[in-house]
Amino acid sequence: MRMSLPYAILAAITNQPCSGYDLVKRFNKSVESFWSASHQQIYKALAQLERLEQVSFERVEQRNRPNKKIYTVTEEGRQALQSWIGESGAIAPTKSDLLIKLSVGHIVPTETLLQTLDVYYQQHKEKLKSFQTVSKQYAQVPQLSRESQFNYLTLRAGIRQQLAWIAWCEEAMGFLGQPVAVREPSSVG
Amino acid sequence: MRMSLPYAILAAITNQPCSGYDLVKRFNKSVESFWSASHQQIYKALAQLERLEQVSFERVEQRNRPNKKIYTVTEEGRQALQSWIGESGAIAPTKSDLLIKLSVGHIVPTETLLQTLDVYYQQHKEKLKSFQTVSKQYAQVPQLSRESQFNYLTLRAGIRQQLAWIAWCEEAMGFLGQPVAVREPSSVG
DNA sequence: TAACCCATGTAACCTGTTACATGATTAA
DNA sequence: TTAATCATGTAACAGGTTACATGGGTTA
Repeated sequence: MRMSLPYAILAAITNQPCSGYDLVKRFNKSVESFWSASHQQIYKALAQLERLEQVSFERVEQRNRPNKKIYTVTEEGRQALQSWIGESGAIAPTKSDLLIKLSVGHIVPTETLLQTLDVYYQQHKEKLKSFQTVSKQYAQVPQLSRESQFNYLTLRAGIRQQLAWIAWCEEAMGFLGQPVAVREPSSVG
Repeated sequence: MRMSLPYAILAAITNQPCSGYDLVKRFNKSVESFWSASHQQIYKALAQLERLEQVSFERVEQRNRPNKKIYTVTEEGRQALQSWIGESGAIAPTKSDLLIKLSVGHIVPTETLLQTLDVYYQQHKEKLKSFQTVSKQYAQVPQLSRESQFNYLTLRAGIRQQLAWIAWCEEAMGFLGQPVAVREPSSVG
């Protein structure tokens, strides 16, 4: 098991036991996650983790709703997660369709590029906003638990990433607006 | 065809016609690329692009070396690429195994986390260095062609991303070194 | 003489996406 | 009554990784 999804699930359930359905939401709709997966993938991975006895579940009966399975991490799962944290992998190679588009920006009208760029720009700004909203909630707590402090740290990473993208979009849009000779700005070069 | 790999190939070949073997190097070993793929994937995608008549190749005989196929983009391929650039997609959800690890940092010794973090930190610093090396070469040219200006822009994105990661790693290492109450720094919050 | 570079592929496998499937409750 | 939420899955397919395959030339 080399892939990250099972570990992402173990980590999520370690912080808060929940159902597969809840995991889908935490992975795809919430800000506090740095992995994503479809519900099909998640149910499949949960079934496999259960076969490996790294998670176990308790069936919870509900009124007016389908029953659900609440998963928790077993001792074996916890150990697997711990040893994975100790392993150090290679950083993921950057994969960005936006940058591919920009790399051949000269084959389309500037207006087209600006429009495409703006859509990405707006999305990054929104993502930043939601990161910052949660971040501020953390910052208001006078003494965070060690667990919360780690969650806060991952949020900080998300914020920095979005800020980097936003600043770059602005640089790119400025460049497209007034195409002059490119020079190395002292602050980032 | 929705995925980015074929477009990444079209873009690369648009900027510089080359063989599949060369593409592998440009995708995986060079700094000027924002996509990656194995040679198996690339040869497969090239064959498919050829079937779609978006690329064509010329067999080049070589002395003392295997022959090679030099691919170029057809008019049809160029049009496909152009219309793809005009499409605006959703930004990719952040997927980071390092952040998953940090999110459950409390279940391992701080020393383990620091070691893991440092490996990522060093890699980001090296990547930044190579980006900056190429970036400086661009900056020395007094009047870049429009094509080169776009390449330069993508490099700038790479630099900003790496700087963001590096700054965050330093923040995280500082936090792990001296675990105190977390507060919102004014510069990034 | 061993390892690496050039150059191109096939095959098996695993991961991830899209489509299909069910069925009750609740809000517009 | 239409759509959305809750809740869990199966199946087909596309994308990506790993292993296997070939073979000459160059460098240590």
